[in-house]
Amino acid sequence: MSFTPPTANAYASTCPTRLVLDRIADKWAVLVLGLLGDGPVRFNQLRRQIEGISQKMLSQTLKSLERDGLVSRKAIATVPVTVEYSITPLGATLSATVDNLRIWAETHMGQVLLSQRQYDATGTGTTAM
Amino acid sequence: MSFTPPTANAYASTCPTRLVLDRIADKWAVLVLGLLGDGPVRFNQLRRQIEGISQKMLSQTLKSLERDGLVSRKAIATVPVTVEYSITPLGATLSATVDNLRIWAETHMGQVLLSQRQYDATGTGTTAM
DNA sequence: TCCATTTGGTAACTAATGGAAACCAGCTAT
DNA sequence: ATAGCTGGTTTCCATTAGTTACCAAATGGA
Repeated sequence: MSFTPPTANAYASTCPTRLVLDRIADKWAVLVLGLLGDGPVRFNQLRRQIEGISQKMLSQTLKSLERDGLVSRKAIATVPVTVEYSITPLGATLSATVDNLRIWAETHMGQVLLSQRQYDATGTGTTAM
Repeated sequence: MSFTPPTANAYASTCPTRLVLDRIADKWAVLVLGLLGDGPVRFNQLRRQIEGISQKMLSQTLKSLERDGLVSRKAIATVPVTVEYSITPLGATLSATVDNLRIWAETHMGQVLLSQRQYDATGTGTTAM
């Protein structure tokens, strides 16, 4: 089942890996997957939790993730139509990695901001000197 | 030194983490960091290895990564000016995570493509059925 | 000598994307 | 009746990504 193509190489422009990487290396996808890792979530629930995301981007991100087989969509015929998004087994294999990315950002945010301030002031970072 | 801000939360739109995440969750940044992890590399060396990247995007990505303190730039006054890029200690802490992202894409590319084909044909993925 | 090629970029221009807001349908509560 | 919830789509504009051409300085070959 899980065939590992011998030629998969993200550095080759013709390799489809490039397209996949472009999808998953995405701010909104990382945030969405981070929330879905805890269990099924509804559309507007995601919208409220991911501050600043527009309906368009959320809808677009979820649709892409569904197409890629990372997220599954389930419409429930309740009073107002409820749509529930959950992570698929394939998506779960990616979950830990994107969580690490988000956690890295949260953890090292301060250091990055500091470096940016130094760069903007002197044109030199911490290590280059 | 390495203060971990108690309020760092990528889901808050006002948190700078969002900006940091947007930078590191980037196709080109992932590929650049992947190569720099093996040791210092020159500009055109990167350009040749990362097929399909333009000078502009490479230059822009490297500049951002340098500003963020993840990459250091060293210009050597050789015959034609050689510029060597290497990963910083801070960048090294991110390296493993972005490598995992790239490796995930390479490993699961086949499954993602399969899912895309199914979605495009039936509107349904592997798991939703 | 003169043109091609190397180095590492920048500037101009166009194609694609991101984000704000409006709009949609169906139903409910006031 | 009108404002609100559900989950979206559409439209528009600003920003960004990407392509191409060009730059300076030097070297190697014809």
